[in-house]
Amino acid sequence: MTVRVRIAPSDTGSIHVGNVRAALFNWLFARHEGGTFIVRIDDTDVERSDPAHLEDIVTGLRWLGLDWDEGIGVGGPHGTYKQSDRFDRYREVARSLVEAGHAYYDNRPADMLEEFRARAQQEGKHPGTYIRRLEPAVNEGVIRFSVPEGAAVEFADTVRGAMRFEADSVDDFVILRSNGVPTYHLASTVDDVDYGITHVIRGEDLLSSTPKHMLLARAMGAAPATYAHLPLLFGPDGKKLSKRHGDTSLAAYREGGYLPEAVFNFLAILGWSIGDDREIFTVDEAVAAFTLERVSKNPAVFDTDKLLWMNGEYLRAMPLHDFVVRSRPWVVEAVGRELTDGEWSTFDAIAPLVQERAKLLTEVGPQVIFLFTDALDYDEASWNKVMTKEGVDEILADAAARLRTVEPFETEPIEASLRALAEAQGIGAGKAFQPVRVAVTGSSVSPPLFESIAALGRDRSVARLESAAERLVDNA
RNA sequence: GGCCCCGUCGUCCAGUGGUCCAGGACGCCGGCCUUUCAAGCCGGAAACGCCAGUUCGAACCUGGUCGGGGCUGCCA
Repeated sequence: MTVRVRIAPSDTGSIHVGNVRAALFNWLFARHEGGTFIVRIDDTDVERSDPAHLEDIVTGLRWLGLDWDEGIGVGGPHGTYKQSDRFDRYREVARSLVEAGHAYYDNRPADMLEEFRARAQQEGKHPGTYIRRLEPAVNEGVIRFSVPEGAAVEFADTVRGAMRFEADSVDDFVILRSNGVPTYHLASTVDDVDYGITHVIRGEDLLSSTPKHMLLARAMGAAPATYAHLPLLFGPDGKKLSKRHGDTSLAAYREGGYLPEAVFNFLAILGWSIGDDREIFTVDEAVAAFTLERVSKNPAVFDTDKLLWMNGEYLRAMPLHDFVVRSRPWVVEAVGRELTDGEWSTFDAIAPLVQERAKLLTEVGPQVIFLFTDALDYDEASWNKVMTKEGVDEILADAAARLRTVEPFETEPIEASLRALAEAQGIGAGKAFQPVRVAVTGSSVSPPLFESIAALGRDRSVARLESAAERLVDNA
C-alpha cells in the first residue's frame, strides 16, 4: 500500500511552528516511504477563516523546502483541496449517516447541554453520559454522531502504542452545525477517507479526538487510517506553544533572519532523533533515516537559544558566495537603499569577516552599515564607554595623522601603523584601538578594525577620526 | 471533576536488564586565544521524580504515588 499523508492547517491564522513541525514529520515520512504528501486546507471555521493566511501557509512551507504532491496550488484528483469547496459532500455524508442510524438531529438548546455537562462534572461522570441520542427524533438543529454504546475504541498509535477509549468517554459530538457547516471532525474524517489517507500524523492535542474520527470512518464504511500522535511543542513555561510565548509564527523566523535549512534541522530534532549523535544533518540524511518509531513521546520545549546556535552553524558553514548572495537583501534593508557595484565589492571584501560572527542574517546589515553611510550613527553606549576616557583626543588625532600617510592603504600596513601608535602613546593595543573603532564604525562592536578601515578607504577613515574628535570637543 | 498522554542534566536528544558511579548537544561557569564582538580550543557544574515489587542485577519490566500536559465547544 502506498503511503498517503496530509497536513491540514486551518487558515485562521499565520502558520505556526507547531503546525510546521507536524508538516515536516509528515513530509519526512512521505519522502522516506516514497509516498504522497498532500496539503489540504481546513477552512470550516467560517467566522475566523481568512484566505490571506493561505498565502502565508504556502509561502512558509515552500520556504522550508517542503514540497507537496497533491493539494493546494498543485491540484490533484480531489478538486481544490479546500474544505470550503466541499461542504455539499460533508452534508451528504452527514445526512446519509442519519439515514443509516449513525447520527441524529438534535435541537436541544445550549443551556440544556450546559446543564448536562455541569451535572456530569458534579457526579464525576463524562458528559457523554447525558449527551446521547434524542428521543423522539426531531428533524432540525445540529447533527450529532451517535456513539455506539458499550464498545471501546482501540487502536495502535504508531508513536504511543496501544490506545483504548471506552465508549462512555466519548460524547455524541456535533458533525454538522445548525447552519449547515460541517465541524472539523466530520470534514477532516471525510477528507481523510475520500483522499485515501493511510497515515494521520498530527499533534497529540488531537489524540483524544481520534476515537471520534475512527468511529466516523467506520460508520462511513471505511477502514480508519493508522494514527501517529506527535508530542506537543511547549513554550518555556511548559505549556502548549501559543502566541503568548512570543514568536510562534514561521514568518517571524523567516523575517528574523533565520535560514530555512536551520529551521528545518532544528524542528526535525524536536521530538525525533536520527539515531546517533548527529544533531546537524542534511535533508537527505533526515529523509533516509526517518521513522515514526524514533519519534519521542514526551513534549519538547521550543528552545530558541538552540535554534539561534544552529542558525549560526549553518550561516558559518555556508560557502562564502552563498552567504554574500543571501545577505544582500538584508544589507539593502539595513542601509535603506540599493548599493552600487563598487559598494557591493566593498561588501564582498568584508563579508567573510561578517560571516564568521553572525548568527542571523539580520545581524549582517548593522555590522556593515558604517561602510555605506556617512551619516554615522554612534552607538551611545559605545561612545560613553570608550570615548569619554582620558587621552582619547590624542589617540584620534594621532591615528588620523598616521592613516593619512600609510602606504599602501591595506590591512597589514594599517595594522602596523596603529600598533606603532599604541607603542608611541605608551598604551595597550586594546586601549588604543577601541576609540579608533568607535570613531570609524560608530560602535565598540564591529568587524575586525584594520580590515574595516581598509574597506572604508583612507579619506573616509580619516574624516571619521576627525569628526569624532570634533564631537569630543563639542561634548566637552 | 472526567477521559487520555507524558516523566533521564535548566532545555533538546541517546540509552530498550549487566559494557551507565548514565553519553552527546544548547545554555551556563572557568580558562586559553585575541584589536572589539563572535568563532575556535580546553576544562567544569548539572539528570534517571518518589516508593514498593520482579530479578543475582533496573534508568530500562510491573504496581502505586507524586508531578506536568492535552482534551473535555455548533474552535481546529
